[in-house]
Amino acid sequence: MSKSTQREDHLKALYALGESQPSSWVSTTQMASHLGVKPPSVTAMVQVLSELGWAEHRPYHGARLTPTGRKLALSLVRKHRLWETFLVERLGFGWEEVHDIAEQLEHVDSVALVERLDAYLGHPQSDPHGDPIPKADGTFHPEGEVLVLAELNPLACCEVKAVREGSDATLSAMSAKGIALGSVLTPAQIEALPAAWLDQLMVRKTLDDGSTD
Amino acid sequence: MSKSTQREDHLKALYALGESQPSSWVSTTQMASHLGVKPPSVTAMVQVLSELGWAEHRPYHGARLTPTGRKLALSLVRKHRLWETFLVERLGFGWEEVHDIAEQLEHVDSVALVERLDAYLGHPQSDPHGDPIPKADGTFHPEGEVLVLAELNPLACCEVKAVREGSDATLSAMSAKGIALGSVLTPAQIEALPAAWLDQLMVRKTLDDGSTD
DNA sequence: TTCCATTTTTAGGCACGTCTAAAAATCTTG
DNA sequence: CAAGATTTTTAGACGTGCCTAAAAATGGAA
Repeated sequence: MSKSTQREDHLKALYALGESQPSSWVSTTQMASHLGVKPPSVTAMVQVLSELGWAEHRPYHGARLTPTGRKLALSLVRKHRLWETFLVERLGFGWEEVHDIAEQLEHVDSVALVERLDAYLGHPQSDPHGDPIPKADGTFHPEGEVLVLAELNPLACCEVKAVREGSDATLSAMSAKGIALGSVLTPAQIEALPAAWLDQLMVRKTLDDGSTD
Repeated sequence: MSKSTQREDHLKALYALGESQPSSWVSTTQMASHLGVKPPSVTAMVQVLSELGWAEHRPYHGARLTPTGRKLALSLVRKHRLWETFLVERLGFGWEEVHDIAEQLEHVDSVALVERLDAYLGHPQSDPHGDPIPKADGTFHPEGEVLVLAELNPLACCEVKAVREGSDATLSAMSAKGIALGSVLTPAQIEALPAAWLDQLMVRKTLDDGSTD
């Protein structure tokens, strides 16, 4: 019951930041820098989301999604990732070029469109960045544990499953160093990576890496 | 140099109304009813378009596109019709369902996207309604004369090439009476049609209709 | 525990695009 | 050709979403 791109963007920011920090409450300043606006603008918008029942706002503490808001955010993520998949797999875009376009396409309002697109693409389970695509009901396909590379505590061989939102420059740089979806990294390779990337690369431990564990 | 959906919508209205009435000047009232807003809003917007160099405004007489504005309008028409083609041919939508969705998709801003979509669809020359798709440079593929059925002066056999914007109800009604793209109509059939349709059906005279002319 | 630095919200303003009501220009008709 | 009817524009206002500057709340350090 809304057509506002801005509201949707704030909702998505709240989801993105809320998931990565399970501290639950997201500060308006964080959202502001994520969205490229100033904190007072976020405060105002968070109050709107709160009135819509999509978010909870504890003044001076932060905001978080309600279950309704979370479902809406997931449907935006779903649309975003389906469009990215279409752009890369069908139109032949490079995976580092599609973010901005998908950002616009995800705001197109038509349930039928999303569902037909999903079917057309063969109900993909993850987008070209490797990020999982939520199902229409807001749940994810079960999949092996995927974690941030920075949290891979005993370094181990792992496979790149996704890259979390980074600048086009970063994506290109990774591409240039041969890092792409499916790349397998060894502990030695991981130590050689720029530190910033450790927070962006999502990986899954490789089981068949020669060791018995 | 703009991202405003509203400006684009007014530009398209000006194009649509200006082409069908070659009287050239389009009244703000006409545009208002076409766009579903009130005349004063159109006046304000036309003044903006005028400042941008996209339209000319003769107060109390009407507005018309400048060459620059026409090119922009044609690129919107191009995007709209390419998306409609995609929706029908690839996603399997019915041709009467796609207008509203294409209306949203056409505002996505990415030259690369349009050109890749065009290539993906095989550089189609007309959309599922039969309307011609402008080329990237704003010109049309040369094609036999297509005119409004109402202007087919000596009634003759003709082929339905397009349906100009009508309500979904109208499109469905036509569909129900067996009128679709490529249908060939005889003079007798034409006389039996609801008068309103005569302004909506775009046809081309059929050459091989059994007569020697 | 009180005071200062930092974060967050409130206050007030601006740009865009819409509206209604009133004024101005054009058209129509007697 | 002049007066009323109609169309169009101007005037003034509202909602959305953004901003800057100032006030309020929080949290850390002496």
